[in-house]
Amino acid sequence: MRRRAEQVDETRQRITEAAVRLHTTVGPAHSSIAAVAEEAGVTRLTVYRHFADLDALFAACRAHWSAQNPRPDAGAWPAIPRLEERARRAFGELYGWYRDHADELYPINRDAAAMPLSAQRATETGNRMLADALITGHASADADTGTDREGRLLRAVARHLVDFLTWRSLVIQQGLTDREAVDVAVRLLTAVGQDGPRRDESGPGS
Amino acid sequence: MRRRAEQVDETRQRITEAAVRLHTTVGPAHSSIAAVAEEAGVTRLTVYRHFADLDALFAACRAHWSAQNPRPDAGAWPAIPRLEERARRAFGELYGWYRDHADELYPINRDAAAMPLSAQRATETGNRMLADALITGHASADADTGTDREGRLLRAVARHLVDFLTWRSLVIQQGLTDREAVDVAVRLLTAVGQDGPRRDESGPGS
DNA sequence: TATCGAGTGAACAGAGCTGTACAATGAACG
DNA sequence: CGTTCATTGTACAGCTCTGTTCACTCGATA
Repeated sequence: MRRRAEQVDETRQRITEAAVRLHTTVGPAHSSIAAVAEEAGVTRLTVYRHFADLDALFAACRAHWSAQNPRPDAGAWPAIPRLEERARRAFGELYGWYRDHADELYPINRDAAAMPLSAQRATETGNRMLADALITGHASADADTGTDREGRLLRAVARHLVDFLTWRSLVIQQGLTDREAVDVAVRLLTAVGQDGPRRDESGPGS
Repeated sequence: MRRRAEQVDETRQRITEAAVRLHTTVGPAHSSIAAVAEEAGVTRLTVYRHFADLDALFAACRAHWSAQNPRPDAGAWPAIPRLEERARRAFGELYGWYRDHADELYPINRDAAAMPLSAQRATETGNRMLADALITGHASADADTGTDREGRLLRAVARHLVDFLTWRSLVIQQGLTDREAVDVAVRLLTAVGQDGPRRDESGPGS
């Protein structure tokens, strides 16, 4: 029963890809089950069989797209000691990726509020990891406690700058070039983070 | 026919207020004509009679709310010469206003893409005026031409910082206090604008 | 008092979506 | 070859919303 299972997976795949296509064009808010089924060339019934609820479909959708369009890897960022250099590298990669996928990312982010909470959390978590990699060693790890005020500000700015909507605001709405957007992001981050590793904590260096 | 006209206006007012109530709670995207009519205690027909299309209703809605909740007046800002002081004053007022109306402003901004273009333009124009008042004298008036790169960056950052969603990102999502958000905004703006009026153009000082 | 008209209530046809049901098809499998 | 099962086509009942029509009420007005 090998070939049989393959065909089932193919159908599931077609549905998932149709969902991705809709989510990245008209947006999740207008991607009804009926629309996904039609886009996939499949009956609504088939969609119901493969995905219990919209939540499951959204999750599969997200996983599929993320696998095919991996975000820049932040793994190498913390190794760069100077915050400015690190920021230039990070924003260069991240903003470049945003630029490459601007059209697809916009509808998803626009309709974020209409998506299941799990999907929202996933994006949030991803952004926080990027921001953390960006400021590792420049802010205490427990910047939540409130003791390290400068660290809290730096982290907040990092998380804000790392967000897709911030990139979109700067580049699409305000009209900056890709290069200018990176320059601005670097300047803004270093303006809050000053330079060099902070001295008031034994930060977890790379 | 005075009293008669008054009653008509009252009905129109009730509908407008109902629309405001819905827009600032469930959001414009979920404010159907049927919902507005029910909220106003009026028949759908009556709504149709007073407002030709949704666009007209949205416009009246916006005008009504804006009149009752005026934004901070930016008129005094350009008179403050030092960019940092000016920014502190401006962001203090603007972010305070955002804080006071955060709950109402969020649904409107969240559903911005679902609103008629005219409404989107109105918000955009309002923000640009605030940003312009913020950087008057610190960037050439024609920062679009491309000659004044620093001016373009300053203007872009100003417009970005002035946006409600930027405030929301910093305060609601990143968890900064009101004071911290203002501090951050001031630092970010001055980081790009440097200090003092720019010297490479006969800027239109106050 | 008779007229005007804003607002009502009910109804219509149409659209799109949901979730479920049932019988039929057709290809893979043992 | 016969069974299994994913998928189909069709249908149902239900929901919300839209835009329009009609007769009607009732208060303000001349």
